[in-house]
Amino acid sequence: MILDKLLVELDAQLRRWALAHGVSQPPPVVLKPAPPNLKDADVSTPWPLAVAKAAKRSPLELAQQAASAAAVEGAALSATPPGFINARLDGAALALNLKELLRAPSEYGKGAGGRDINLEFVSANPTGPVHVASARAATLGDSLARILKRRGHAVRTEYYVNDAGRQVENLGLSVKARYDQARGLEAEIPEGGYQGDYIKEIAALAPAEAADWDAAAFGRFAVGINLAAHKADMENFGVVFDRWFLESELHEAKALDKAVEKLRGLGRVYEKDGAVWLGTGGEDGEDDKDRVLVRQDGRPTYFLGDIAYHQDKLDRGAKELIDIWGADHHGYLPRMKDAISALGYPKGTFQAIIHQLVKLFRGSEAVKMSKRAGEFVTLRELVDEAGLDACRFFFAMRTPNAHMNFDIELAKKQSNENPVFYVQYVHARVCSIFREAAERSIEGEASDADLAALDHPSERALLLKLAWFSEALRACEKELSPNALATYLMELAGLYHKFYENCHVLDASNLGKTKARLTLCAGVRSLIAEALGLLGVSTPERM
RNA sequence: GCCCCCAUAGCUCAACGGAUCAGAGCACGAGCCUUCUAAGCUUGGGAUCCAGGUUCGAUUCCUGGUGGGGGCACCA
Repeated sequence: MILDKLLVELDAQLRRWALAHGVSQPPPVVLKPAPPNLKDADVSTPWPLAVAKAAKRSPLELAQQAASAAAVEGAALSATPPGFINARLDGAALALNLKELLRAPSEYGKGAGGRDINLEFVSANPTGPVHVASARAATLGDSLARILKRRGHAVRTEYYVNDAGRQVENLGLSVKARYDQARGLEAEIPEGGYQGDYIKEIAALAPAEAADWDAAAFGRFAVGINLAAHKADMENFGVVFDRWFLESELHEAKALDKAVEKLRGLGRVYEKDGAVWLGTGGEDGEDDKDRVLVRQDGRPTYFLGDIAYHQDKLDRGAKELIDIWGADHHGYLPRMKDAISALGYPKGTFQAIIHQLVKLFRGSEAVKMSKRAGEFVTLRELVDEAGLDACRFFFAMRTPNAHMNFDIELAKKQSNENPVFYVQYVHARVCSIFREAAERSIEGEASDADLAALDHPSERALLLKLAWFSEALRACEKELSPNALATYLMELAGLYHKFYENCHVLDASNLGKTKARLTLCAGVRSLIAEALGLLGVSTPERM
């Protein structure tokens, strides 16, 4: 892309210039969008300010000299006080960029890639419906995966299903109790069991032969039903997983034993009080204490299962593992990092995106939620009521680190006020213009349009914004969050709406300008569709 | 007690250490539909928790407060 090339070239030139002129080891030349109020600057760097002191030079003088010495194709350089170097793209370069976008929208902004990532997220326990709290992780993971793929990386998405262990035992006991109650037997939900009405619903689905089932059989049955529901919920939310990985697969493959043996072979494991421990804490470890892998009674901990699972992901070829967790699991991060190191993998092989929890409200009242007590709002409920697009965009807009207050009532009735409609409306408006153009038999987006006609400030701002797309994607990769893309879309949409007010597109008396504007509209439409697609949001042609 | 995250406008959120308006959306006030969709545009009032420090420059980094959320298992 034109802007990518420009940034690289400008950076290289300034560095060369600095070295040639005895400016001490320059820091990286950081280029970013210039404030919109500056007439002659699209991109700028404060680099002279940073090096002026060491060079014992005036920053402004430095900026002026460097700016006049460098020359970049397609842009004009300038210097402004107190010492910025700016570049302004010329119209031809911006026009070229638009043509590049229109030539292959699905390739536009594509990066070179090179990473090989396994991205795991949601991984809710199959002991009940998917909770609305998972909406955030689902959005983050799915959108991020799409963006990383667009950046050229290999990404596999996974959902880990804990279909073994204590929780499932409790689930089985709970369902069996409800089943027995339904046929008139004395039965109690056990301590730590699940109380929700959905347990009764599952019990009611049990086949005739269930009368002879033990709790484990009910557990398997219930997991099957819940898992199918999770899959349907994720699909309903537009979230795609390449693999649903069952914990039971690990047990069948003796993967936990193998993981312990591997760690033992590496000298990372010891026995104490009849349990097997992983030496995670101390020295270069991140954790503050050692952790149990196998309990006194011989049963493995959840931690060991997780280690085996992550080992499995690596064995299947992933070079990087990224998990998305809620903040309530952040304390688990150090031991997991240590475990990956203990297995012999370099630092950075494993990382987790920790997103803060979503606090739910109904109006001003906080919603208490507990799967066990059966009080919760499901993801399905939210999506059905607030709408898929509104939900996806809303969650994508937030950085993972930000705490969120989420008013369910507001989300439901506010759907028309959700920013996503502001963006989608651009797409609908463009489509409408093209419908009208066809009606009036005006030829649209001709490849031979003379884009020099796009000289209005609103048009230029729009062209420039289109050029920043790959930078938005780059920011998403760097932050491991789709929120920069959502912000970018809001800004792009704002510029389009202004353009729409300022520049009437269809003008029979000026076909040259009409063609050029239609071409610009086509570019905006393509990019909105591509970008919203990355966020899992639809692009309606009418609203 | 220790650890992690957060604190920006009435509300929900932006702003890789940069610029002379700290941006949006919602809400509130005033305008704009005989021309391609008013889910839009124009316009007004409104904000960086407190105290220090580093820096040419701090909403951003550091230290200490204050206030909120989360976590500190041979649970998952």
